[in-house]
Amino acid sequence: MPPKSLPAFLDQIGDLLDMKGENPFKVRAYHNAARALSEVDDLDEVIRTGRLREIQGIGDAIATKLEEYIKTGKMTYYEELTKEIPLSLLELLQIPNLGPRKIKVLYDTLGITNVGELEYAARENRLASLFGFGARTQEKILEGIEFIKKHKGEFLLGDIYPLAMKIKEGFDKITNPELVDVCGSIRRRKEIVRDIDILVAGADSKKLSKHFRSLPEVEDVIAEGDTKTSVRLNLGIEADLRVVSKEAYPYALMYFTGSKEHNVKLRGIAKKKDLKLNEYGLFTNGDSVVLRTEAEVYKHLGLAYIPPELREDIGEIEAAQSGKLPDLVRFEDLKGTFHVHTHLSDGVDTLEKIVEAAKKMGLSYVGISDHSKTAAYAGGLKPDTLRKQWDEIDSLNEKSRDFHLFKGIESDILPDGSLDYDEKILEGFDFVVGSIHSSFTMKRADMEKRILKAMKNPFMTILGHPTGRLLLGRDGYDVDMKNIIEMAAGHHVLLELNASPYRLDIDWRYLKMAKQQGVMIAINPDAHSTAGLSDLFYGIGTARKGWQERGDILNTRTAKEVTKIFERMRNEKRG
DNA sequence: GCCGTTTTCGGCCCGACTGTTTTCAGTCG
Repeated sequence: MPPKSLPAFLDQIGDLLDMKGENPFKVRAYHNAARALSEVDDLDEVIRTGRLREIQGIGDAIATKLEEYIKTGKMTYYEELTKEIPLSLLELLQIPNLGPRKIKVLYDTLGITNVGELEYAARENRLASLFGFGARTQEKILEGIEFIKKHKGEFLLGDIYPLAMKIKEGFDKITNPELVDVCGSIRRRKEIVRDIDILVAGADSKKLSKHFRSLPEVEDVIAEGDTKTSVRLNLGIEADLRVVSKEAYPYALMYFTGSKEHNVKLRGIAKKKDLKLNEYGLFTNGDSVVLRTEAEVYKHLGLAYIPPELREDIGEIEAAQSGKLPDLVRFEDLKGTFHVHTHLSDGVDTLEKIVEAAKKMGLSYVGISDHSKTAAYAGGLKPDTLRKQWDEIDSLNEKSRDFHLFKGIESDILPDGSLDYDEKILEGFDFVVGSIHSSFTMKRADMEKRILKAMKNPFMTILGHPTGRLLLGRDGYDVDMKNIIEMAAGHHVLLELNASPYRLDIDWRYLKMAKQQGVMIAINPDAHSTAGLSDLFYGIGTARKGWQERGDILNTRTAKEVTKIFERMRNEKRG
């Protein structure tokens, strides 16, 4: 069975071709085509109107195959390919240090088609004698299998970021902090990361790598050279240290921040200008061009500075060429936030504590939203308790001029799409976050109907965690985000960017689409304690990754402006 | 397999490190 989405389908074909030993440029062509497809906003429309070939990266050959698949549900090429190369080989690509060439050898000589067979063969010592293999390779494959079994090689940004910063701070103490950075997917604020990349500029690479090797978190040293050291940390994640000269630092910073695809395109641009770009510099006929910052390097290539979060090669380079890069929202732009739980439902802190913590973060308002009555498992609020909370909020608001509490609720969206209180109570809220907490397994059409009905409710303000996913834990419920965004646009509902690093939901890949549709985003911590408020940091990272500007975000507005927006929304919905 | 303001053919990003090799292929980012 081919995978659900067309881009994933093409990626899979690329991987299969790679393992078959095909021309690497052909392999890349499939991966490029997959990326190109995933960047198309309205793929259905492009397919319907037969304009696949107009997409840069899709030519006749791939377009014809896709059209066959769209029309018939089958792709002859894919079926033939999977007869030659079993699909189960794809899972072997997840194992560190095992790539397509070696997998092909394993398949051709030992008939190995999956991780189980590979582990067995390695334990039986049957890999060491294969061509290009040896005892150490066999050992590394076994370690790699252990590793993916334990972690699948993936970690939450929220789990890894603090550790990465701690490592950076350790280097700050022994060298110039300006020349130490955490790069890679962490700097790009990907929600899931696979390793930690640390870049340091310094002359004494021996001393720097020794410091790195000796960190208390290091369990194993995996590789060690003059400029690069790789270790495994106790959380199970791999960390790489690269040491470069001060002169090379900006180039290395760009290089190790990636993404790979972004870098590839940059080098292509350099090459067209008769320049060579690598992690050590920018060269013209072997002479290096002396530049001091990333921004200068971009400028020299004819580009505006591209913030790290955008470097995924999804249009940012073209935007930088034409001066159309967004002015990304910053943490300092946040004036308040919504979706905060108190001790009355499943949170731990009181209103006073929350106000105090929010003020410390520089916020001037918070929207309180405990769980609604159906959420008994989370201490959902009965109307009586609600009224007491409202009184308390009123009196706190009277006392404080420089801080405002908004009255809200995280209302369950019940299976039939209704909200969890009657109109009399709903009227009393400043805002309502509608969330799905039950009946996750509804069919797509039913789930979308359920959400649509909730959105039509005149009191619903924000759709909470739009897919309900838990990163590395649970897939979201079955909805087409494109439809959800259109529904939100049509019914004057905001979408939440749930800032919890376990969720980061709505996904940044859809934020651009929301922006185009004019759907405003609320960056909410879904905090259950005052400490949870700091998750806004991850929310901002994700918002930036999704090209969001200050004007796209509800909580960059002042409390007064927010009040007006809520009033206007209610009127629009009723009108 | 894709692409073209040098090109419809001949390119397609580049370097570090490891392990298996006797000079380099594979993997990774």
